Amino acid sequence: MYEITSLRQATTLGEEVVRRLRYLVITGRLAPGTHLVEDRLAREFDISRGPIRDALRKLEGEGLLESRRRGLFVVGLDESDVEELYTLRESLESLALRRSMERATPEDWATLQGPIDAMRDAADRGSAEDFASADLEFHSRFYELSGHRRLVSVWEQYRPTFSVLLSVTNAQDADLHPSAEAHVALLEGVRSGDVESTVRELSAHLLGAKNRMRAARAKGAH
Amino acid sequence: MYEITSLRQATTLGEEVVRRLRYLVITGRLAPGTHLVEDRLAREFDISRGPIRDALRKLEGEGLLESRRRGLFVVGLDESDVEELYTLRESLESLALRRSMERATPEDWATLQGPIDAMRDAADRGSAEDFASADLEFHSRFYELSGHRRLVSVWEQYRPTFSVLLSVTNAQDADLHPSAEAHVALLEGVRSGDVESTVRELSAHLLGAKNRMRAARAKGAH
DNA sequence: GTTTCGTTAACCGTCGACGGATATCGGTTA
DNA sequence: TAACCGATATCCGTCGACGGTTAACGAAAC
Repeated sequence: MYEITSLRQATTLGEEVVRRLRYLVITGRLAPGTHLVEDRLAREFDISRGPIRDALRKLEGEGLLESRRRGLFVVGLDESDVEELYTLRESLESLALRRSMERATPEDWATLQGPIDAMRDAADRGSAEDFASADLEFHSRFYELSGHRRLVSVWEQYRPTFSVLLSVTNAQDADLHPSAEAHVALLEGVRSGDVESTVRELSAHLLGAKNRMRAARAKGAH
Repeated sequence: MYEITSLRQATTLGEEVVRRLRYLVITGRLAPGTHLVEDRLAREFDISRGPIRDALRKLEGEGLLESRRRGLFVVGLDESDVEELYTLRESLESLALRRSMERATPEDWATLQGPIDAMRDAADRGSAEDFASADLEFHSRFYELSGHRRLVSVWEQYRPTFSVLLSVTNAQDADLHPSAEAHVALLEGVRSGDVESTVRELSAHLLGAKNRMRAARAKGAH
């Protein structure tokens, strides 16, 4: 049904199970509608049900699993889910950007250069996964700098989904450099201090990302 | 330290513990910074650690507890938290309102009349708790009608906090009728079909709610 | 063929216990 | 007095098991 290898060392077994299942669900290797049974998963991962329970609860919170009558079921990610993820994110990140532009100092913004360099480097090497990582790291700074704990919390809830999603779809892009440069433009906007204009730029940025993802997914094996 | 009575019948023990602790944390009976130890809680509630663990994880997700080095600690709700809760909500609910105005039918909007009647009734009786309940039920419809699963999910994550918070602060308001009528105005806006104007009205509505809450909390015992 | 009902199996909520990791505290040393 | 360090207690991650509840299945009745 799906491959179970070995559980790499993780802070906790549950966390590792979360990572595994998350990947399987988002990539569709675990078909939507699949019934996940605690007992069976425990046997397959060869651990007890405790950590499995923790993992399933977490994934439910991430919207990847759905609790129905008995047990949890896999919720696949189709086009409407991509739509949901990006509209929600646009809403959250706009608020984060507004707040961070009110609070952050030039030194704070300087920390965004690291992820940009990492993106360029990943683009040079053609590493889709590293690019996705740096990309999300860049955007995460907005949340951190917003000084809004709950905003950070909600973002972190969905960030792993974007991470897997981006890693997969980026792999189809021939050249990731344009995307890296788009972030440079975003950083310039932030530094200009023009909030409204930069928020619009962010919206456009995310709209573009959404469309690229839709295109990639329409073409890819789904 | 805090009173433990008996665990009323609930769908699950963990859920009941969640309700209890949530109330204690939000009302401040459980002081910010308090270290919650699984073993001790299990003994106090006279149940095993399993359901306690579930409860603590859930409350952490709601932002009421914070995971530090060892175990979970109570995060109090101060003025900045009220600020956070309402700014986040404004962001989410604006999106929900926009989407629901694009999708919902007149019959859908008709279902908002029930909560309004309930608010008026609760205002007549002076029941702060029932008013809060109907109030949130009214707003929840926006999320449901938005057809956006993740938006609903995030809202449901914070709704219980608003529920307790409103119940407590509403109890200080002499007359709840004005608040009920504000919702009527909101419903009229929705029916008018003018999205931008109604979104602005919602923002003003929530801003007013936030300020009333701040005033009530500044005056109340905190 | 369809519905009703009873039996069986599946599945989750809950429990109690173990062991390792970590903070705490007392004692020793510089 | 202050810093280091080791013994101790605390606390959480994990385990395996039990029992009640609910879904699934098949048999009996219409």
